[in-house]
Amino acid sequence: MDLNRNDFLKQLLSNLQADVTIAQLTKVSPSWGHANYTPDIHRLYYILDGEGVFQLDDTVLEAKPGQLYLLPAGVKQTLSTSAPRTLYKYWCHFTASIGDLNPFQVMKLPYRIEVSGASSAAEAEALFAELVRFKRRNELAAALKVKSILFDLLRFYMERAEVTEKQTNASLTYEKMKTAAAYMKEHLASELSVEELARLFHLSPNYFAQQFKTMLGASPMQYLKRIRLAKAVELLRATDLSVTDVAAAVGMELHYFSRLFKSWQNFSPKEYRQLYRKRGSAKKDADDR
DNA sequence: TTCGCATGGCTTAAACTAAC
DNA sequence: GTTAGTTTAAGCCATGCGAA
Repeated sequence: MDLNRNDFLKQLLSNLQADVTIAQLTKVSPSWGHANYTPDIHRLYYILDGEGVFQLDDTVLEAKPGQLYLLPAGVKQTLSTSAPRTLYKYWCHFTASIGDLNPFQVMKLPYRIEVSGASSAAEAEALFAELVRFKRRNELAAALKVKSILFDLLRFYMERAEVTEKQTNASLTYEKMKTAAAYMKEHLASELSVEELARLFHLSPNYFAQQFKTMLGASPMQYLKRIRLAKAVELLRATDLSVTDVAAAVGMELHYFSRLFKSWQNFSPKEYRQLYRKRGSAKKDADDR
């Protein structure tokens, strides 16, 4: 019944909202630094040259070229550069949230990764260079590009870091939410209510619904509807069950299912199946030829 | 004519949000 | 966490359409 940890983190990440507030390439002055500073914004630093010392909570790190730092908001930081070899770095400030949550309070990521290998270094540098370039531009589309580069940088970081769940109060609550999500998947055909789910996890219905939405980006009933429709699509594609039986298999009344399906896909369940099969046989004909 | 399916209107119970 | 007001989802019924 337990949802795979990796799957759950992926689900959380799909609800990640993030945006860059500033991005630059800078050689800092010898006096640069912050002492016992707790920022309310996340930062990425990619060190190209120079040296420095970064302290995050109780962790002291020597900053050197080829290192990529993720400095999360809400963590006490003391940063300094080592004159005369002051830091030359790409950097950006960004916001990130999953509902009301700070994603770096849920995921445990190292504060630093070593960008080893020429191709990785080139990729990191190219991403930052693009980020700086597009951040300066005024076109509407540039804002989307900036966002996409930030996601790319986070992807780059995560691919090279070991990501685990952090055991915080927030994660204890989402342990419950993830179990609830798994329970819903297993009981699609049953009548499920928020009240019943909340009772299973010893929470009040409203509090449960709030927390569920924070963790998964959708209310319990929206989430249930989503997984029911996904299952229905699977059954329409893979089986010859009647639309009535498909509706029953995902715990819905036929007329409601039919209406909901059409508002979601713009096709009725029957039309959807016909189109899917038509497309499938057309592809097969093309392959045979 | 029957069956399977789709859709619209109305009602009500359940869920959500904001304020505390 | 709780409460109160608001919004939305879901159920019910009637009806229409196309295929067999």
